[in-house]
Amino acid sequence: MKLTLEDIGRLAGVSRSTVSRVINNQPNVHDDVRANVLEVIERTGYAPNAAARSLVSGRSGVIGLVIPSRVHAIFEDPYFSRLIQGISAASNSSGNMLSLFLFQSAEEETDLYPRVVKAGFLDGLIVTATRMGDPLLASLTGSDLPVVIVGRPDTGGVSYVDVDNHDGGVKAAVHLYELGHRKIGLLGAPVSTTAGLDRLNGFVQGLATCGMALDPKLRVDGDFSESGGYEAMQKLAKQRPDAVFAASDTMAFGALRALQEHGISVPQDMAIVGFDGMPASEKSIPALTTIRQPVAETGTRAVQVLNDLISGAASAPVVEILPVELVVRQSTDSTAPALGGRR
Amino acid sequence: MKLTLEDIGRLAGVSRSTVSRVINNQPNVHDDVRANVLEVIERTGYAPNAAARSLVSGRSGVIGLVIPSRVHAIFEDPYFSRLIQGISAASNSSGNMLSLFLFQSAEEETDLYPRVVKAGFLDGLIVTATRMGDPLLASLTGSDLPVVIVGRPDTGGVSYVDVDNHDGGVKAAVHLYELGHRKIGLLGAPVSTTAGLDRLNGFVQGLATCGMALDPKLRVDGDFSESGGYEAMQKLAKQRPDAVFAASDTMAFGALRALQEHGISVPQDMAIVGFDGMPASEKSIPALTTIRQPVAETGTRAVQVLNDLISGAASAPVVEILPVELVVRQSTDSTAPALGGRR
DNA sequence: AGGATTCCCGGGAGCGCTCCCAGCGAATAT
DNA sequence: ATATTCGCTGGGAGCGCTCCCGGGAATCCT
Repeated sequence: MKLTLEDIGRLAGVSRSTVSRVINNQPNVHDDVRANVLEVIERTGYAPNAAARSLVSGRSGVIGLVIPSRVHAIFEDPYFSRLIQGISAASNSSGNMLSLFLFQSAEEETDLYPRVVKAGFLDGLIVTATRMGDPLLASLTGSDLPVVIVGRPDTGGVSYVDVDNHDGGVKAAVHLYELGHRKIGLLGAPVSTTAGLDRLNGFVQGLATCGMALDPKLRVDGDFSESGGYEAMQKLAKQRPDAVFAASDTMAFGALRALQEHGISVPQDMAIVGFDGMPASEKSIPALTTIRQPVAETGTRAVQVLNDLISGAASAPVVEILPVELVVRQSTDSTAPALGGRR
Repeated sequence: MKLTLEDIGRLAGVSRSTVSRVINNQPNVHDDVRANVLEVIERTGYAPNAAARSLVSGRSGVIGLVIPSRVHAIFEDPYFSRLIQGISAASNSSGNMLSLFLFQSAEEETDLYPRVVKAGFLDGLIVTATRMGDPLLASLTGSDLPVVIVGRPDTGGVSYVDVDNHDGGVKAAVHLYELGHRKIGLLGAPVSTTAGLDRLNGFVQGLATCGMALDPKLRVDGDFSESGGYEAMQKLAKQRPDAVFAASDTMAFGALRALQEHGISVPQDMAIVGFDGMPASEKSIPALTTIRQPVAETGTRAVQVLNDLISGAASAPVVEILPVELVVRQSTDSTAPALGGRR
């Protein structure tokens, strides 16, 4: 019961070629004939064979999404959920299929290139969460496969889509300064990630434009996790800053937990700004002021850029930086009723 | 710079066919020749073209994972993260590629069948989180594509892998009974899901074996979410049960929050058993007694069953039920120091 | 009116692979 | 000694599709 172009042609009284033209929406087919062929296709439920099509066209209609090994602990991070949803939605609507590559080990990772890429299985690749000096990235950029990185990579020459982490840092610093805070601390993200680095640099620059500098004693770095934020704030709290920029919402939640245990009220005793704009940030107590990044849109844009690269509409390194937005909530609103701190 | 079998053959001084035999590990190739061919392949970095291979063999080496539209709100549920990881790991190690289908709308869903399945793009399909009476499921079982459902579907004749939700309900009931509780309530999962139904039925049966019945007034259903658990417990708390089985950890967390607000201590005033065994369940305060289900293993088994179905090693409806396990922690340990309740 | 153009349509070629069969030399059986 | 088998190898056929080219009919031009 496997239908081919030839079968459809026979049923419609035309040739293989004409059916092909109809399917691919090509011109030079008489309207009556086109309608008839379409009717037969509809009636028989015919769908062209993907392998045959891909063999001759050189296109598979599949894009890959790579999430490297080390991310597994973080995989429950809502960030990835939203990112995957954005990417999935965009590839669905652009007629692509999405192949997911989660790697448990470095071997699986080095396996990717020959088994998948060289086999011509993919039209393009989106890579997330690259480390600094990621070897996968190097092997990928050497090939002629279109690749888009989500997040700024530490090497040039490759296309990427990122949010404006630097500007987010600036915005956080300026916001805290404008609220009157002068002893402003940083609960940093790992500087082994470009996101962590950019947020740090932006924050420092933001302070600088306000005529301030970041006191090294007021900076403790975490690892993006809730417990990392908790532990970092344990140390930071001793210095008693009157405001802190936590470079991720999740770390901010950990920080809030630590502050609660210390009996330090937010925002009365200390103002907190997070980064991410996670849904949970508006439900925390107090609701978290944060730098919202458009995660799903980042995924969407990555797919669009990749499609441009594949179709040849764009070439070589395309860079796209999406804006972030300051969302002010209770955690930096000192006029708010005292909801924070001990409950 | 695209290499073909013929190229490799020329370089190795043999024919296309011999190279093919070497690549596919077939017999009847002289050892010297085999070694030589292998050397050429290694040196040139040749990888056989996936499309051509799939065209003639009828196999794509790709399995699909479908997550229907309605799940999006729940997608951040750690359950799906762990499931996806299990499925991904198993398909990686079985030499398959994984294609992810997240649907935002019903249209995308109905689109799946023609565009992907009939195109022969997939060797098999894993479907999660089916609803009762899911139309997708019906259209899929009608085809000859191997399909495995994760979670018990409401129709027969289809292969599935599930955890023993029923036994989990029994274990929860018996555990609470054995601790001496006699006014035992249920914070149920939606009975529009087979998981919710099975947990309910198991719970009722577990009580029955202890000579008890579930008082309808002591049963309130939630929707798997934290806030659903919170609201359900608001109602349930008025009846003052001395023990409650929450049919998911997430709901149990919501319930704990509600109880905390009411000043009801866990486990002193009320014992709580959850269901899932999420990582967060050991970090909650108090640590949650729960029915642990092997989520990643469920995914792994689904892939294995699917591969058996694809290879023909198994046929038609294969059913696999994985055991669950009671994990006792503070939330049902009345001898524990009073950590629960108001902090 | 006759030739050039345009619009449709059909069939050959070939994408890179696997499968099948024929051939060939060497080893074994009769 | 010839007949039979077996291990190994090469090449033809064909998977279902797209692309290209050529032919026939309808339309256009001067």
